[in-house]
This record gives sequence, structure tokens and C-alpha cells, in this order.
Amino acid sequence: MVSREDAFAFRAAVLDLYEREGRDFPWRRTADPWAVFVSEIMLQQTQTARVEPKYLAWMERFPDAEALACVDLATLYDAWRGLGYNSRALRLRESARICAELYGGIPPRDERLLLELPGVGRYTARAVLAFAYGVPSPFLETNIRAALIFHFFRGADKVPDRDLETVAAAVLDRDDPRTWYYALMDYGAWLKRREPNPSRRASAYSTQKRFEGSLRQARGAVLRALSAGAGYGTRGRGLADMAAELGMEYGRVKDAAEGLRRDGLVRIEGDTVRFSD
DNA sequence: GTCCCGAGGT
DNA sequence: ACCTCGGGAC
Repeated sequence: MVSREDAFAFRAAVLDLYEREGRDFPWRRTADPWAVFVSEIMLQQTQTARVEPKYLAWMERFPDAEALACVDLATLYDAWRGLGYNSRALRLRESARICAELYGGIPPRDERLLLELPGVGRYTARAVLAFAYGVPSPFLETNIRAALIFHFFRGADKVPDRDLETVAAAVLDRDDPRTWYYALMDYGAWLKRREPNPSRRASAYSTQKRFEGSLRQARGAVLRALSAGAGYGTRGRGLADMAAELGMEYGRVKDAAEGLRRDGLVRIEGDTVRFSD
């Protein structure tokens, strides 16, 4: 599928661009496995520009797994707020507790054990191995898909991840996977500013429903209201008060709260809702 | 409207 | 194979 010559030329082009226009991020300036782990959780479906200030503040406040393990959910959400996909914060704290308990606060250098941590899937496990430990293995995310599809799947559509991962393995620089993946991601990000997003031709690609008026928007509103110190869950103030004060329909607030409860973020007793711890 | 260094659940 | 999960920059 990919000849050695193709792989060599592609690597050279990608690394050349990286030398000239590679991006610099705070999580690339550390090899601390816990810091790398935090950054990869934050970066799941979240732009680098949005993550950067949050990451810096987060690591200042919770420098290691032990520091994060004992934080209450209200504090946790307050620090996470703005990153979106708020269940990630809960999973990150749980991963911190597991790492502190079992691994001395250090994410394990083992794919199978990493995958046992909540919030860690195929991408994150291998990204942590590469960026924290220099262990090479093929993995995909949106920028990598863009780069590989643009170069190796001209004119193709609905390119399956299985094929992309085969190519990712063929072009992988096993001597320095850390630099390689920084360069490959930067190349994909660079490409997207010049071409119609090639990752749209990946089978993994999908659009999402509009945010305005969605349940996820309501969930965000409920969490913000909870953290605002408005006293919900106390003095008999509950979902009905929240709905009135947010100017939202009661049923919508109730549905949002129920979703948050299923995700373990809040507890609901009767009409009152509060953070789950 | 489009995008984001995906994961977990069904 | 499908769905849901945030929120802001552009």
C-alpha cells in the first residue's frame, strides 16, 4: 500500500515543514507523564488554542495526580469550565485516583493498563505512550487523518480508520515517535488551512446537530447554575427555581439534569439537584 | 454553519 | 454501526 520510498518522502516533507512551521505548546515542553496525560484528555475534541490557557492554569492548581485526586466536583468543574464535554473532568479525577492508588501517580507505560483508565480510548492510550514515553505505535486523530488522506487516499471517500492506521504504521518514525507525531499533527493542521478539510473524507467523520436549543446546551446551563453559588439543592431550592431563573422550560432543565445524573456529575433528590459529591 | 490532537454507551 | 457529549472562535 505504501512503499518504503513513499514513506521516506512523506516523512521528509512532514519533518521539513515541522522545522519551519512547527507549533509550540506547553504540553510539548514536558515529559512528565501525568502532565502529558492531562493534556491529552483536555485535547479530546477540543482545539489547542482553547486548551492552552486551561492546561496552564490546571497544572498550576493541580500539579500531579495526588493533587487532583482529592478535589471536590464543584472545584473540579470550576477549573474545567469552558473546555466542554464535562464528563471528561470527572473521568480525569477518577484516573488520577487510580494512578495515585496503583501507580504512584504516574500513568502506566502499558497500553492495556492505560485503556483501563476512564476516559482513555485507543487514541489517548497510544498518544500518551508516544508523548510521555517515546513508545511508537500507530494512532489516529483528525489532523493525522487529514494528512494521511490527503497524501495516500487521493480522490477516495469514506476512508476507513483501519486503512488509515495501516498507513500510519507504515510512515511511523520508530526512532522518535514523539517528534514524529508532533510534526504529523502540525502538518495536518497546516493542511486544513489550505485545503478543503481532507478528514471529512474519513469514515470516522460526522457532523453534529446544532448546539442552539440542544440538550447539551441545557446541560451546560445547569452546571453553570450549580457552580454559581445560587444555592440550588439547599433551602428547598430546586429544579423549578433553576428553570425559572434560567428562563428555561422546566422539562428541558429536568431532562438536562437527568442526563447529568446518568453521567455521574450530579445527584437528584426529589426536585433538588447538586454536584454528585 | 464548521471545526475541534475521542470516548463511552447502546 | 450508530448516538451523545460543550462551547467558543471563525
